[in-house]
Amino acid sequence: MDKSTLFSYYNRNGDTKMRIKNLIGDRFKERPSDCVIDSHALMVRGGYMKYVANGIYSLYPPAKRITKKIENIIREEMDAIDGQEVMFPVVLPGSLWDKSGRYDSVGEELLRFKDRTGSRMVLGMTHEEAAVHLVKEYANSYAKYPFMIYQIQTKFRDEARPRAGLIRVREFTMKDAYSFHTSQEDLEDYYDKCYKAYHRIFARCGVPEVVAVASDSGMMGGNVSHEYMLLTPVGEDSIAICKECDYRANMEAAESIIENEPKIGMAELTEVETKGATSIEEVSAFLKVPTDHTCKAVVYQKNSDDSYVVVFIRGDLDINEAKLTKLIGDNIHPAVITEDCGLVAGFIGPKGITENAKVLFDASLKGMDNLVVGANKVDYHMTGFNMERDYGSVEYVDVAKIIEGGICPCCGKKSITISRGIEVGNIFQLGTKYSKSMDLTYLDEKGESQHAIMGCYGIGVGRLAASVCEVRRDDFGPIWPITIAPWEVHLCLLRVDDEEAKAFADDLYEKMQNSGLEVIYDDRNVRPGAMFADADLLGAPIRVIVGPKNLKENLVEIVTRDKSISLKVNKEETIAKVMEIKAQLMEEINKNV
RNA sequence: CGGGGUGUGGCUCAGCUUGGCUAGAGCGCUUGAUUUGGGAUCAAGAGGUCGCAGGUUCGAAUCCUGUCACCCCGACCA
Repeated sequence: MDKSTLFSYYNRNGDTKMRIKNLIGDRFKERPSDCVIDSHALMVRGGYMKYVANGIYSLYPPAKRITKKIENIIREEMDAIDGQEVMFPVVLPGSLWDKSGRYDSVGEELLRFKDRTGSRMVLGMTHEEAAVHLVKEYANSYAKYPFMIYQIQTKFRDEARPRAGLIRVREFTMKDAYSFHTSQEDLEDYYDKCYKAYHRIFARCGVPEVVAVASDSGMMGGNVSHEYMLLTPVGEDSIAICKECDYRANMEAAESIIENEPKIGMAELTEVETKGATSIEEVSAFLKVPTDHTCKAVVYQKNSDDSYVVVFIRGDLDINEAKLTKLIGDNIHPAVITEDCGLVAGFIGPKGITENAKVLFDASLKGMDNLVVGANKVDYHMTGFNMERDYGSVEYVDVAKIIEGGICPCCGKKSITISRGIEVGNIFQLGTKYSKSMDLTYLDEKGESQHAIMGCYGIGVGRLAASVCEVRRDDFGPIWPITIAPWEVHLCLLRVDDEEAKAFADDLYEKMQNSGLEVIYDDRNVRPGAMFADADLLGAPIRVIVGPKNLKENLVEIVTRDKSISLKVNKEETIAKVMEIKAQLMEEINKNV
């Protein structure tokens, strides 16, 4: 079997018979008012999904067919790296989550409830606990390692704010995989295999541009993780990408390298009145000093005890709160500055600051001279501030947000660009976090007990489908890659009242199906405009148009949804030509795999 | 959880400020006719406790109070 046959074999959606007049779901012209991003609007207008409750949707057949195809691509690639498909429960006992400590440590995202006997239950939002539980007895000997298990199943996360249709929901289908190893090296080997398999998956789904970026490894530290990002302006994550080298990182994790301007000369520390000027913009405008020669204070409070944390940073930069949180080791929120806390809002500076607050200095202030800083006194700032001379030596920390045009931590060039992206997958080296907390051990060659080393790997199926729609569409509808399109061919019969045309189209429909093509057939008595509008919304990559006008000259029209191919062929050659175009579309996708 | 906004047929909305006939339009849906190569036209229909609950009033979609739901920005996000 050649590769294109393989695709079609694995991706067949069973019965391919479908007339559009029987297709469940309405398509309509007007954009629903609560759809903010275009892909969401198109998927609602195209009859792909229906809102049920906040962050919860039902899928109509076209969307179900797409996700089924994506799932099958994922299955093939997971199986190809020796994964074994399993199934965990959606509802899990709270006691299982006690073992990992996450019943208490995870926030309200984890939906907890009680069953009729009063037992604590949770809806699975991720399945590390279930995975360890499943293999705990089996994986008792080094000889059984390594192995990987995965499932494709519903997850529920009680997100604070679902948005953007299927991009961010509470209930969703996810592929989650868990690998088990006896050494860090073996985990890393496997992680690399998975890293590559993910790229193949996204390429096969028609979005080879998905990039892997280094991500924040969280409070555990040291562990490697990557997020797979589809770059689009509507994405929720910001990503720092180097134009010169391979460096790519989530903004949350990106190190900010600062190369301070050459010294502009020492100046005397002077107190100046800056009446009413509290923001950096106001102060720098008032004193006619560029913002990067000022020092601003950003104040937070720890969530645990509301104690104050003051971060000093160069005036033109912003704080990366993810890095700050990690550094402090506690969650924080923007401070509410009260009268009696000793902080003078708008005029906070390093010199003479209250001892009630923990003070941090970002590396952007290192070696700076002649700075404008707050005087800790209402309506006053200081100029000519020198960090070393006027405050003393301090340990600088990295809590600044990396900026557009900033310095790449990898190659050192000023080549950082900031893009937005949707996280469609992630891979994570877990280490022994769960094997230790849940006591998953095996006996090694020497008969000694060891904790298994784990990795986990996720892909959001519905989010991927919606993301593909977001980047593969025009004003009229999605342009589905042929590997995941709900149907490969959209057959339009213009003028169902023309007997000759109808007979030909009916026959063509039958024969295309017998040739293994997935066809949706529109033989409704509607005007061509309505027919084409629906075809655009359903987004089948190949469209075959049968009508009396062309048929009089023995011609049938074939166009691709993306308009790259548009031709008329002799009616007897229709199927051969469609097969040829399909092979061509497959090849375009395969060449990126 | 904080700030802003919206709830009127399946969808998009008007009406609300300044209370007053039987609550409207377009799309969609049903029936019929005429049509048919990029969301047709005409005619006749079906479909609404104006989010919900109280209140003010002779009278409430409209004013007041409460409540619920949803949307946007932010916070949160193993």
